[in-house]
Amino acid sequence: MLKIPLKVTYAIFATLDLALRYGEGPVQARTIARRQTIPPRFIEQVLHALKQGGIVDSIRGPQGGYVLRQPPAEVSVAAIVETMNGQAEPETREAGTNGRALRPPHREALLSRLWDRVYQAEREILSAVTLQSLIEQYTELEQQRAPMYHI
Amino acid sequence: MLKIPLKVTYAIFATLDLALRYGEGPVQARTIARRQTIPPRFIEQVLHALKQGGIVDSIRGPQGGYVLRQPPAEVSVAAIVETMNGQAEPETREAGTNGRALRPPHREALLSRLWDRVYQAEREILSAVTLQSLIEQYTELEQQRAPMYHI
DNA sequence: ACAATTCCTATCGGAAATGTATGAATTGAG
DNA sequence: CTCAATTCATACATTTCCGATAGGAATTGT
Repeated sequence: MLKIPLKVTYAIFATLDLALRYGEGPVQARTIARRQTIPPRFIEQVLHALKQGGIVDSIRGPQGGYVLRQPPAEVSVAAIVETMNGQAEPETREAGTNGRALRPPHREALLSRLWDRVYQAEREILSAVTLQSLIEQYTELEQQRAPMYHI
Repeated sequence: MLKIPLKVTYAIFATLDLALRYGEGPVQARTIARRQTIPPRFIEQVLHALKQGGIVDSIRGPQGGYVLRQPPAEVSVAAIVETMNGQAEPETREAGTNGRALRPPHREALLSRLWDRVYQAEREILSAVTLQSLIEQYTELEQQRAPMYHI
């Protein structure tokens, strides 16, 4: 049920990479690809989608690259996820209809409502998480395992 | 992000069909297929999966068919969804790793935690919805549009 | 002018989802 | 005890999606 396309994971890692260097000028796609171990030709598409979605800005030409459009604290994971999914609306398929009970229009509405509620809950969670907070969590994790030298 | 395989939709419609006739003896796969407009050969597989998952019971031979194993109020959508997805564990893919920031173990942990929270929220919602409550919602919807005759 | 970079679109391959086919196993009914 | 209705099991075909690659066009700093 819960699908996490690699594309989305890549997008988050890529924007995290940019977040760590926010304010230091553009970062090239190739550089991010190397650091985050993402196929270089593939990340271009991801970054392009992120640009269409207004998450990043791009600078062309030599010394060009990508930058976050807003400070890391302003970029929610929800925005990233939505951008990456919204690329191509796959039009929710309808299961056929007829028979004497559970007829067409309402039968589908029943489930649509339910999925909407789930989707809504997902959004609420992801909206509260920003690149900034992810970075903070990350450094916390790092510190938890780092010490223990002086034993 | 939110993936709703047709299989799952079919499973819910099929069990709803059984729920509407709970206590009236077995219903044949073919009958459900006709009423719910699901490919007959395909619904067999869905019902079989539902049986493996303990959602329905099957009776073989003439006058055989399928019945809900528990009353509709006891069957949650979460149980159905989980049964239909649990068929084949798709093994969570790992995005590659390295680079000087955001290193392997923690980088992935960061997202795992997040997806887990979303997944948890999804489960809570779907656990609270039963076939019984879906049927009630359905009849409500029907009544809302039914009247208006005597204008 | 040149080279570095993003931009765009097409295509490929494999995996998953959807659907079909076929026959075996089970069992109630005449 | 045979027969027909039905589920069971598995294999196969088809389509759709996703990850990834490829080639070249457009842009721009030096």
